[in-house]
Amino acid sequence: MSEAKTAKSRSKSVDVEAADPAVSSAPVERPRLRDAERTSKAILAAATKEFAERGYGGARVDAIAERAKINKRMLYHYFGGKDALYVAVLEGSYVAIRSAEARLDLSHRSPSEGMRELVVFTWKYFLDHPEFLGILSTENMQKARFLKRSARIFELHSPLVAEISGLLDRGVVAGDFRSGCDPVKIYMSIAALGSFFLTNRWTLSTIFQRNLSEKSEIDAWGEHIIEVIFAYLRP
Amino acid sequence: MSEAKTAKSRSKSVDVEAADPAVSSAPVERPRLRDAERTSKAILAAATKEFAERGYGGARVDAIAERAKINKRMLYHYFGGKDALYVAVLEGSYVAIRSAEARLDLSHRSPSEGMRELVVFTWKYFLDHPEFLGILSTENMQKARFLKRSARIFELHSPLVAEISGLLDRGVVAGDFRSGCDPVKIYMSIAALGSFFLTNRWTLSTIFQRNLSEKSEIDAWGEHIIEVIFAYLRP
DNA sequence: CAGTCATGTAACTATATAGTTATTTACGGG
DNA sequence: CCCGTAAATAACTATATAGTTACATGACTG
Repeated sequence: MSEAKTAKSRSKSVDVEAADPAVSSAPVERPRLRDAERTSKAILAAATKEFAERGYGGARVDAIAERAKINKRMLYHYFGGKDALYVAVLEGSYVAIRSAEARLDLSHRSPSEGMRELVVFTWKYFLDHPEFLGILSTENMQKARFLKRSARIFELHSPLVAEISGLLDRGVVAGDFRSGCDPVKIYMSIAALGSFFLTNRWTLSTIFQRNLSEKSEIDAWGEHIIEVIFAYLRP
Repeated sequence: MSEAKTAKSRSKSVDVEAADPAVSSAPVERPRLRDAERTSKAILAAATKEFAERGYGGARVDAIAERAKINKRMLYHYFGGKDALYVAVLEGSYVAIRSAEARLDLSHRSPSEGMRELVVFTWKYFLDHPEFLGILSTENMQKARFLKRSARIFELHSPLVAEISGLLDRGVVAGDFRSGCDPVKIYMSIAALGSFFLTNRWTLSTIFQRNLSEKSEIDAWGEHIIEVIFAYLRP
């Protein structure tokens, strides 16, 4: 009923407007009303934030639609539903960090420089992409039940392990690193030190009464990670 | 509600049980039907699990009531609401770990032994109390907004820092540790390595195709933490 | 230049969810 | 032994929330 009214009044106003542009404007790059890519990207970005901040269960579909400034129906149109959207966010997050990492090219540096580069990159990436850590956090809270669905996740990570492995081998030959280190353990240690500080800094700041979000504290912790990793690798 | 059936069978079984202790035992700890302490403890335990597993936003009050096998009304009676219950869970979690820690008495050991003891304790505590890490995770996702409300949290932690500080000083004097280490950084490193492995093992297992929940992997990581910390402390 | 379909909107539905109200029941002091 | 009260229950309410339906429209293609 109310729709009939709306429809009518709308088609009327359109008739009126139809005359307008013909008179007033040229075909300039007006922001396109209908843009599938823009819309779906906006949804994904908004969903990433919402899921990272509130977790899977705490995230609200309506809140995502509002953040993206799109109609909720579009979210279902492009992604199917909350679950599928979450999976898209999850995969997108891993693809993003692994792509950035792949641009590092550690093999053209000395082992020590390469390792430092990897640590610094990881630390900076975590720092600049808080939503990545948030997504990991909520995904792990659910024991990775959604990540397991994703087939192409493993192949995304083998290059990383190979890269670190090469770095370690070269470091042993050069006498910079001790032998027998597990590349996965090394990566996990780097990630652990970086991730824990950033994700837990809110409770840590409270319990130790020390503002860990200050730049000086953040910089100091970045240095600390390097020291710890190099101490561990020292022959 | 579907609980009607349960309730009926419950009051029956309690009637039966009520006779039992009278015959068998002194007027001690028979399972009282109306037991404020038991009920509120059951609620707190159930809430801890629910919040740890699903996060603050994902936790459901009805689910907590069901887990605790109590009527939802009791939850409001004892705790006031979801928020207040969550705060109780949060405080309880910190009190529990700090109390256990306080029983360590590190000062009667050699610095190296004391440090090893602290690392092993922390690792084991995290391992045995997964809900603690879950609570921290969801609390940090909310930037510690509830923890900040808790006044008595800081004083709970200063003894820990003092204890580590003493350990480090003695270690420097004994020539076991290098000087200039920050006790808070040391503790955070221990916690980081332990916490990250356990909370993130689900996604890590998936991306590295390696079952990190296996005992051998868990034990190996425990050893790894010790190695990393001692490498860092080495003069 | 008309028809078609991807893009978009508003309003709706069924269920879930936090919190309440009205009421009953067991415990223990007098 | 009985009565006031704390402990417990069931049934309810208002709102939030995931997901849908019905319809509109702009842009592109044949």
